[in-house]
Amino acid sequence: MTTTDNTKQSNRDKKQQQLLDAAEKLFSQTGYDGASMSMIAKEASVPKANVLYYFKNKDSLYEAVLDRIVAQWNLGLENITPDDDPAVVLYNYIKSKIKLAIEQPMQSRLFASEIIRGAPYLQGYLRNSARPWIREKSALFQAWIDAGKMNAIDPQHLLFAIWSTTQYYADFEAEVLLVQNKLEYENSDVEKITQSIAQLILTGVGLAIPE
Amino acid sequence: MTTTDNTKQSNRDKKQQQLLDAAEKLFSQTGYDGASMSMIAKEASVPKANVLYYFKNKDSLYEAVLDRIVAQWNLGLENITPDDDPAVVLYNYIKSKIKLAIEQPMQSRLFASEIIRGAPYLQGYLRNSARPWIREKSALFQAWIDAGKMNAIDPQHLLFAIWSTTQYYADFEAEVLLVQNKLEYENSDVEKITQSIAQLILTGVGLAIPE
DNA sequence: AAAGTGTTTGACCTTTCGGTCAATGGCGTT
DNA sequence: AACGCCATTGACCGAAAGGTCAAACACTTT
Repeated sequence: MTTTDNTKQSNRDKKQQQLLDAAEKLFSQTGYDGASMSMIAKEASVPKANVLYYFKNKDSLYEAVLDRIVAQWNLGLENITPDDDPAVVLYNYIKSKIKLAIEQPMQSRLFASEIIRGAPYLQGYLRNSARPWIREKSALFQAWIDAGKMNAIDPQHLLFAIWSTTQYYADFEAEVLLVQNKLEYENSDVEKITQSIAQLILTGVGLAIPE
Repeated sequence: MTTTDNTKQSNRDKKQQQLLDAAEKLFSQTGYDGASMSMIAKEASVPKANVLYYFKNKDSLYEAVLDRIVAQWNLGLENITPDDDPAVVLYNYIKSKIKLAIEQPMQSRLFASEIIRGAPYLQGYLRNSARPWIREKSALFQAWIDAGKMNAIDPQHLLFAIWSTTQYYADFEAEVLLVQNKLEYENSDVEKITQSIAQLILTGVGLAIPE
């Protein structure tokens, strides 16, 4: 088409992204029911009716926020084969998860709220994306175990353990910071957390922390 | 006092507990904002005005629910000394936490929702109860480490790891069950989860799973 | 029987919710 | 200048929210 069409399209996209930003922030702070359309509009500095022009109702806005998170949230561990070194792979995975949890806690918290509520909007994602992914990576872990590269453990529970320990620092940030009497995480915290978790998980399956 | 007074008091208490049961269920399902007073009243099979006779407003009802959870939720690890065997202590602790997560998931989920929202009602508890408890237990762990009874690790992160891995099966029950294509946990799951987590944590700090 | 005390409840209040709609505005095309 | 098309927005709607209140009720105590 013409250039004007493209500009219009990108303007529309840009505005939609801004609305999604505001919605993501508020949904993650107070949950689906706690965040009102007028609060979201206020956060985005537009009238409420304008939000409803871009998203036909609250449900579809919430769904769009979740869809964006899930799309960005590449589950990781791509292009890994049984020939790779499990210690290196798991260490890097844990490291990236911790980094994500501390730098993008809102996504993790919104995801958690949604699952706690019984995942009404994420059933499709869990069934069609997460489940096959988990099955695939479980097979990878099992191959490592069968090859004697790491100790036997249920691969699914190993994945759950990695997710839970890393996401904890996003979802329970308020608790962790309050207990440690801090206002926010420091760079040194990221390092310390990574080391502690990597030690537990890796040593836990008989691997040494790489390098 | 007289017997009638005690009966009245216990009637009042009993009714209050029933209302707290209903409130706990709904708050844990849909969060503070998602659960309405009329839904809670309906769940308890009483008119809404009756709920507000026992709890002066929604806030105080929510607070009472949290207070009851926190009171029941003994943090565990009581009466442990540096002379005890860390492997036995940690194993039993993990085992009891898993049991609790699977048998009483609502409490864990409500607690999690509250922390995700920034713990507006639990700041006092975290500051005055959880923090001293964590400091005390951290010292205990450190004593074990100093005595060469277990590998060096940051005791606080060890505690966070135990909490996160165990509570995950309550808070993310919907995800775990959906991924495993189950409707509910079975007895064998409790055993398997306990073994997997105990293996990671205990081996992770250089301990063997007891007996 | 009357008075007193705590409990129950329907009716009602204000505010806010999600959502609709018609009027207005901006802007390129003819 | 007139048209068409999407974007913007204030006014408005019914429903549901949290909360109040006074009348009725149950049950002792006198």
